[in-house]
Amino acid sequence: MSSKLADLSPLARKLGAEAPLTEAQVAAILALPATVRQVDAGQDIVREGDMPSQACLLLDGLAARFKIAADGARQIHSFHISGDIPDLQSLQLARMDHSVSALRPSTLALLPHYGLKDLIRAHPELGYLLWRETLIEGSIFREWMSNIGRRQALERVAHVLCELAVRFDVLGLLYGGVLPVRIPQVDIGDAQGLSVVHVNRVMKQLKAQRLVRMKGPLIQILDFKALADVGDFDPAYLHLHTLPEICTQRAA
Amino acid sequence: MSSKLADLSPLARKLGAEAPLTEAQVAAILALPATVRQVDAGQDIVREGDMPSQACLLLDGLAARFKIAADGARQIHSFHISGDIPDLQSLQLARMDHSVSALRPSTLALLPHYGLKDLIRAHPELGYLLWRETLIEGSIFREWMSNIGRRQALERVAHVLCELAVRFDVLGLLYGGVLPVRIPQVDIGDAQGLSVVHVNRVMKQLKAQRLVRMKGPLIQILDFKALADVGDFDPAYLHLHTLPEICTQRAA
DNA sequence: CGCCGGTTTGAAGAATTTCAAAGGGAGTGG
DNA sequence: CCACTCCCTTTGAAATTCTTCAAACCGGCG
Repeated sequence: MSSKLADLSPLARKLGAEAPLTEAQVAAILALPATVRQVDAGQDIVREGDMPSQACLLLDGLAARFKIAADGARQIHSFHISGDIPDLQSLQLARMDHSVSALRPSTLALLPHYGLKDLIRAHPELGYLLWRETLIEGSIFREWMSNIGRRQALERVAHVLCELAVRFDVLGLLYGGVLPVRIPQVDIGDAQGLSVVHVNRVMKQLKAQRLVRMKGPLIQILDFKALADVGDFDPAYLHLHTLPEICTQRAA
Repeated sequence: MSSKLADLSPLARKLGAEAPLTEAQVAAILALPATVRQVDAGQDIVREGDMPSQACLLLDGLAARFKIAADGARQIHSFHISGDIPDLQSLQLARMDHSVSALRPSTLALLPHYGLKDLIRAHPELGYLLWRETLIEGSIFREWMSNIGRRQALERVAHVLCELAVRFDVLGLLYGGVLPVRIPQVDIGDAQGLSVVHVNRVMKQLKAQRLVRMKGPLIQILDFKALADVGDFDPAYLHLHTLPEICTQRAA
């Protein structure tokens, strides 16, 4: 399923977060050639080894980048939500060194490379901003490395929940601390180098400590500050211009 | 100790690895304003929280990016050798989200941001190439995440040794499989989320299997292919244009 | 109603850490 | 040139965290 009517405003919003874009810049972004596509949960978007001629902007849903190790274990490198371009690097690195797939049903805008290249040529400043986004991703990778390599399971899970909460809050999608998309515990495990079983036990602890609870299939963060404390979470690595509400408020 | 006579050719070499640079581009790189500085082993180069006005190009030695977790544990995010600019991101992200320090005595060229910015403005193509380098770094971060999160200690250590061997070989600094710089086991551990003790036990195994041995204080790789096999190492993530010798030859 | 994906639980086992201490070896200073 | 010292490496034993295996449970949906 695909169409030509893609609303690329999530991208414009993201690039304009640091400093307002000019009207011409916004117009140029919104006019990018794009194709909308729906994908199911579990469906691959790009695979390791592919040489894509387009990048995918996530409009809605949840996607992840990941790699499968020799023994079949999956390592998720990052979660992606509205406004993210998980495979933007394909613009420069021809061959994909990892895969991207949808963790939940998602909506994508496929952006042909030529359109992005033209955009950058015409508006070098936007090229800078795209570069900047990839640098922030790099910062998140590093933080995850610290998480996985040097923190205990409880801290890791708390940390990643904090990150997701902040990122959703930036988009204005966090109401009452509820992460607005279902995130299976296997995926949290694959992201933090843990088994599902252990993620589950850790979630149990976080629930017992009244830091989080389930709201149907969704996770609700009850006490962000305490959770951030447990998870050694400091949002500096997200390089946000202004911190969202949840970072500044007290327990719910 | 510092001077104005910096030989920036390692940077030109690196940026020209994918496709030859024009003479003008090379000249512009070599003419960048720069200050040379020597640092001792263990000395910090940039600290988390700093807002640098220059980036550091490593000319010689060994440096690492890292972060200290709440309990004091250090996670090394990457190793850096000649030609690398570990804090290039500071050009875009004002506040350092991690630290950089020298693991061994090293020589740096400090490159003021304004010089780099002028360079990019004058030669947008070089800006692209710098962006590309940061993307490759990101790829390495992801691979390390997979390593730390989903591989066992033996595999992790084998993997990181392979990576170092390849990267040194690309620079023409690998003779007979000997990594040309001393790398303390603590640092390998901090890089791969392991204790020194365990790194040591794992090295013992690798030595017993005749995959590596010590050449004085230096590590010598005896059988790259077998080591790569143990470490589930595939150099694709380094995005090299041409693979160095060690990737293609058989056991030493 | 019964299936299905995902969650939860228990028990046993494995990998790795921690603690504590001894053992090199490479470079320095006498 | 030798001895000393400072790092760094190496080793053993006990403790922990997390994984694996196996099975039960749960809630929503066709």
